[in-house]
Amino acid sequence: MPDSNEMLEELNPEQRRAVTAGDGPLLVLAGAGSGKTRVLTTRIAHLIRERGVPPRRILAFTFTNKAAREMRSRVERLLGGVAADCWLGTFHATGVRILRREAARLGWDRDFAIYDTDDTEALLRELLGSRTLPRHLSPAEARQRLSAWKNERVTPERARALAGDPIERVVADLFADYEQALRRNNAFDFDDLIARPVDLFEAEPEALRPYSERFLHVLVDEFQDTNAIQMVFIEQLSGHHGNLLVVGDDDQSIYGWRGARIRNILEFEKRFPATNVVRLEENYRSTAPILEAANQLIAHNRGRMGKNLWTARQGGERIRAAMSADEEEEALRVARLAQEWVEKGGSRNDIAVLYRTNAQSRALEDALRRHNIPYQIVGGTRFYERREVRDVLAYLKVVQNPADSVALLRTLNVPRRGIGDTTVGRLQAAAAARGWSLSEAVEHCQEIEDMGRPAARRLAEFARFLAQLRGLAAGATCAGVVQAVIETTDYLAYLRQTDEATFETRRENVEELVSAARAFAEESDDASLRAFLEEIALLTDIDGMRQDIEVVTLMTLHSAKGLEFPVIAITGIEEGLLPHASSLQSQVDVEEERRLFYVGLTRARDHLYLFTASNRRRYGDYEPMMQSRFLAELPESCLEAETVRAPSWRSYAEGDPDTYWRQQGQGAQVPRRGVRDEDGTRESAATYEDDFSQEHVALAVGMRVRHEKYGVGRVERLEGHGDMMKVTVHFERHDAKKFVARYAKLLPVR
DNA sequence: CGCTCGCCGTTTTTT
DNA sequence: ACGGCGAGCG
Repeated sequence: MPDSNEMLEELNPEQRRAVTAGDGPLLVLAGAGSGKTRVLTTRIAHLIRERGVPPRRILAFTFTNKAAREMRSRVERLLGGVAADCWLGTFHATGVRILRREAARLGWDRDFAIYDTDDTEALLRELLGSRTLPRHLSPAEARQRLSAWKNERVTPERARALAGDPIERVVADLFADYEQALRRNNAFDFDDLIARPVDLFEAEPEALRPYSERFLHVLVDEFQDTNAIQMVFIEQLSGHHGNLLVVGDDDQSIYGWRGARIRNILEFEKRFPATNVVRLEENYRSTAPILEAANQLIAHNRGRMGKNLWTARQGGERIRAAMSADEEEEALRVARLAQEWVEKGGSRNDIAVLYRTNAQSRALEDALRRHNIPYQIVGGTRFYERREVRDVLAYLKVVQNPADSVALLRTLNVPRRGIGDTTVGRLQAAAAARGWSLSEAVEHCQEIEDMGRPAARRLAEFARFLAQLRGLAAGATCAGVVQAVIETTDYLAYLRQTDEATFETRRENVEELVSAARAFAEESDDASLRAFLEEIALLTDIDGMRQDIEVVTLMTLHSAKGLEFPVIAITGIEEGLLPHASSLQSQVDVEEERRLFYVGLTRARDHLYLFTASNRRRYGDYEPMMQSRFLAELPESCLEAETVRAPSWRSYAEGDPDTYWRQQGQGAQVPRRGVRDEDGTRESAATYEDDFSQEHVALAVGMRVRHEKYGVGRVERLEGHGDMMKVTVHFERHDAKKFVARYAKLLPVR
């Protein structure tokens, strides 16, 4: 363990100033790679050791559990075991911790459930089912709207007044019902985990006092991503002693779509006039070219606090940029680069491949798999979102919290036990009419008049089954209950019977759930089912990331925030993807996309690779893509373009899209030739071209052609030239279809 | 009640 | 390309 002086000597003067600052509000503007985690952990250690603050009187917020764990272990390295007493966790985990203590005060039972996005949407589906809607309203849309309101502290009454269009009015009407339903189900949604404590603290100041008096110091990481309600939460908890340290970087604010308010950081000094400000601008992570590129890029944003990162590091190679014809070739290049890195003695752990949307991972996965390069995906379809896993979890939830109608509905007929929609409808109607919960309706099924004999018998059997399961669960650990559910429902037999083809994978997932429960029961000091369910509910994507295995990591740019790798590859740097199409309507949103790219660039320590493709599959069809405007914003001196001359970006920057397009088309053809594997077999991109290229098939209007899937048809229309040529074919057995000619796999028919 | 087929929306990011 | 879901049939 280092002594205090050693601890401080390792810091630069600005970092030291932040660590040793006195009481009161403190704003640390910490650029990427400037050592903010070190500042936070050393500050906590300093408070405890030098200032005599008891660990239990320190509260620190992070955005992910992973960040919390890392912070805890680093404080422990500085101080030893006392760090365990700090309150250190995500906003949501801290909210839960408070809710467990205060649930009764709010009218919830201590065994409350936490609803994730899927649960919430299932509940909304239940509620929407009984309403007539003006137009199509999806549960997802309703959830987003409600979530936005809750995060802005808008009440159901206020929502009614605010609602503009008819859809919004329907959702506003639904709001109060939804809140009641959560209460009936003894559940909180994600937003509630913060909103309910905040509301409670506001309504009953004496409920807040034990907390605000307890926490002598409150610290917040990633402050630029806090939203309105989190800001209130922070103010409530730090209000009594006023010792609030926030660390953030306005240039890395990427959660505006989730209600994050960048003005929390921009206006912090206005809100707390006595604020001490520390700026950390020395970067300890990246090479000079990477940093220079990042600086130039972000300079295009307005409304920044402004800072210039610098590094003492000398040298460093240029950023490499490569353009591919399509996403397959792009993925192939990524696989190659990983392979070469490993051949040169590098570790796969050094490499992260980043993208804007989860859907982009597919082509990358295929290429990595073909090259036998092990990889892990952070996020995407998460383990706990898989159908088979959720089925088992639903049983666990019902056992834990009988009031949970969402979980109960899921279990009623899985595995099939002859309880169909009609029966469920009658149950719901009876529950509504008599003020029962759904599980009470199941238990009283004999008393429901219009319930048929066979249905009532099956329901009674199901109720007995649940009771038996609860009895079994009473003395067991979470692992025991998981095991019991799988065995007593004969769930694996059900899986095999529903879909033979996917059975193996699904069985493995179920078994992984068993292992997860076992591991939790062994490692956690509370092995209860409740603790396990809570852990799962609060897990984040990034928490599942492993560093103990030798793999390349694939993830979204959002997930990459806060991480660093020696080698970073960013793929799909194209208009419509980055910046994403949904952001193009507003300047503000494009700036957030630029920050997202900035976050990506600044993850790299030594090597940075940028990839674009001129065609990309979207919704199954190839679409031509343009290089991102952001590429043109990087200084040429930092770049080395492999397949395309930098001037094509320049021409785009100068607003000459036609030139740009022509160059793109040409650039894209060059690298496709001679793309081969080590053993000489051709990669799919090349094979594809040789077998199906339209270069040798001179398409003409009126020509008869055959398509692999759609059969025979007639060419109706040709648009564009070369790579970009599109062909419309009217098929005999289908409607007209439009293809990028190059990829259409059309063969002439005589 | 359960199964199959075809249509529809989906891909923005996540606690 | 793919999964979810409603309609229609056995």
